[in-house]
Amino acid sequence: MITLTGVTDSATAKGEQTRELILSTALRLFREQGYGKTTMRAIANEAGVSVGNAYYYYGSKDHLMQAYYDLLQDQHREAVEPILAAEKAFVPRLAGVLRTWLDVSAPYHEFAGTFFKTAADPRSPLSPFSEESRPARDASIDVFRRVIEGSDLKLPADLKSELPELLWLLQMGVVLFWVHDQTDDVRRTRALVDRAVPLVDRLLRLTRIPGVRGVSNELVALIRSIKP
Amino acid sequence: MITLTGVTDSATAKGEQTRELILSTALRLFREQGYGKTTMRAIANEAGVSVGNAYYYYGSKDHLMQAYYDLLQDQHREAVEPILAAEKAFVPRLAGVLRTWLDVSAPYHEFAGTFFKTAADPRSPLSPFSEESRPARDASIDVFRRVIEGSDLKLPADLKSELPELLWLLQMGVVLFWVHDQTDDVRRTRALVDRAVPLVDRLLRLTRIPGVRGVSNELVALIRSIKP
DNA sequence: TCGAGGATTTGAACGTGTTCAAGAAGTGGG
DNA sequence: CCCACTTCTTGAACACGTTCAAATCCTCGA
Repeated sequence: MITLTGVTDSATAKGEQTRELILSTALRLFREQGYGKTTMRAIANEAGVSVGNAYYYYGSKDHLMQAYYDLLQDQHREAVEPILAAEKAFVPRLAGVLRTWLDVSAPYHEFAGTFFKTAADPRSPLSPFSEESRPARDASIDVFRRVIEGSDLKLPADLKSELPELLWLLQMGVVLFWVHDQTDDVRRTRALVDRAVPLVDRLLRLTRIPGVRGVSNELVALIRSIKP
Repeated sequence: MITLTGVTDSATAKGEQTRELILSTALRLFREQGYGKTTMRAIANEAGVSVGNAYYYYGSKDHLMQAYYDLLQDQHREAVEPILAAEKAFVPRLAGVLRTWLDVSAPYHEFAGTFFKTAADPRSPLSPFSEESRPARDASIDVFRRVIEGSDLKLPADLKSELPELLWLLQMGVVLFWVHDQTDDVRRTRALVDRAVPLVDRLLRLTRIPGVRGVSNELVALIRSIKP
C-alpha cells in the first residue's frame, strides 16, 4: 500500500527493520558526502540491500529526504518543549523555537540546499506548500500557535489567529537564509534571528496604534483571501 | 571561453546563429511539452545538431532555462517602459510593473515550477541570490528603483534606498505564489497583486507616524546588516 | 506439515543529463 | 595556395535515478 507521502507501509517487523536500515544509511551518507554525491546504488550497497529494495520502501531519492525532514521536525518539536515550558514572554519563546531549529538542523546544513531545491518545486509532493505535506506543515504551524498561546502577547483576535501561519512563513524565510548562509556555525543566520525576533515583537505591538490597526486588519483580510 | 553565466562565447557569426537556434528550439519545446519532458536529445534533434553541440553553447539544461529567464527579464524591462512613462503615482506604477511581469511570463507558466526549483538551490549559479546572477538581479532591482524614483512617494532616505531591493523581494514572493497558482489566467495571483500593492503603499506611508518610524528604522538597519 | 498468497527482494534494463576524445570546418598569416 | 590554429561539431560512453518482471521469503489456515 502506498501512502500519501509515498512511503510504502510495511506489514511485517522485518520490513520495518529494512526500512529503517535504508533510511539511516541514507541519512548517514547524505551527511558524510552530501545529497548529490550519494547515489541510490551507494545507499543500497552500504545498507546491504538491492537498489530495487530501497525503492520498495521509498518511492524516490527525494522521499528519503522528505523522511529526513519529517524526522527533523519531530526532533524540533521535542527539543522545543523545555523552552515552551520555561519561557513566558513572546520574544524568548519565538527566538528559542527558531534557534532550536538551527541547532537541530545543523548536521544537515551542507546538503539542505538540495532539500530546499526540491521543496520549492510546486509540482513536487515534497513542497512545503503541497497538500501531501499538510500534516507536517500543520504540525509545524502548531508549534508557533503554542508559542503565541502560552505567551504574554496581546493582539487583535483576527491577527492572532493568522499569526501562527505568518510565523511559519517567517521560519521558511529563515530557512531560506540559512540555506544560503556559509558562515561558521551559521553565525549570520543566528544574528538574523536575534535581531528579527524583537523586531517582529515591536511590529506586532504597533497594531495597538489606531492608524496602524486599519492596515493590519487589511493585511489579515488579504492573507485570508489568498488562502485556498 | 566560459563566462560567468556558463554560456560559451561564440567568436563567429555562424556560432552565434547555432546558439540562437538551440535556444529558440529549446524554449519552443519547453513551452510545448514542459521542461521535464523535453530531453536534451530532443532539443538537439529538433534543432538539427548533435547533443554535444548544445552543451558546447549551454553548459547544462538548466542554463537554457537561465537564458529563458534573461530573455524574460529583457522583455519585462521593455514592456514596462510605457507604464513608467505614463503613470506618476506609486500604486499604479508598482501594480503595473508586477502585472506586466505576469503578462510577459504567462506563456511559460506551465514549466515555471521547474525554473523556481532550480532557482532555489543555493549552490546553483542560477539561484536569484547567487553572485553569478547579480547582473540580472541588479537589472531587475533597477526597475523597482525607477518605480520609486519617478513616483510621488515620500519616504525617509534610508528606507527609500533599501526599498528597491525590498520590492524585488516582494516580486520574488509574487513569483512563488504565481508558480503555485493553478487558476485560469492566474486569477488569484492577479488578485493578490491588486490587493497587495495598495497595502504596501499604506504600509510605507505609515512610516510617517513617529512610533512606527523607529521600528522602520530598525528594520532598515536589520536589512542592511544581513546583506553580505 | 504443506501450500497458497501476500510481502519482500533482486538486479538487469531503460531513459536521462552530461562528458570527452576525436574529427570537421573555418580563419588568417605567409 | 597552404599550413597551423582556433572554433565548432559529433556521437559514443558514462553515471545516475528509476522501473519492473521474476525470484525468494514469510505467514497462516487447512
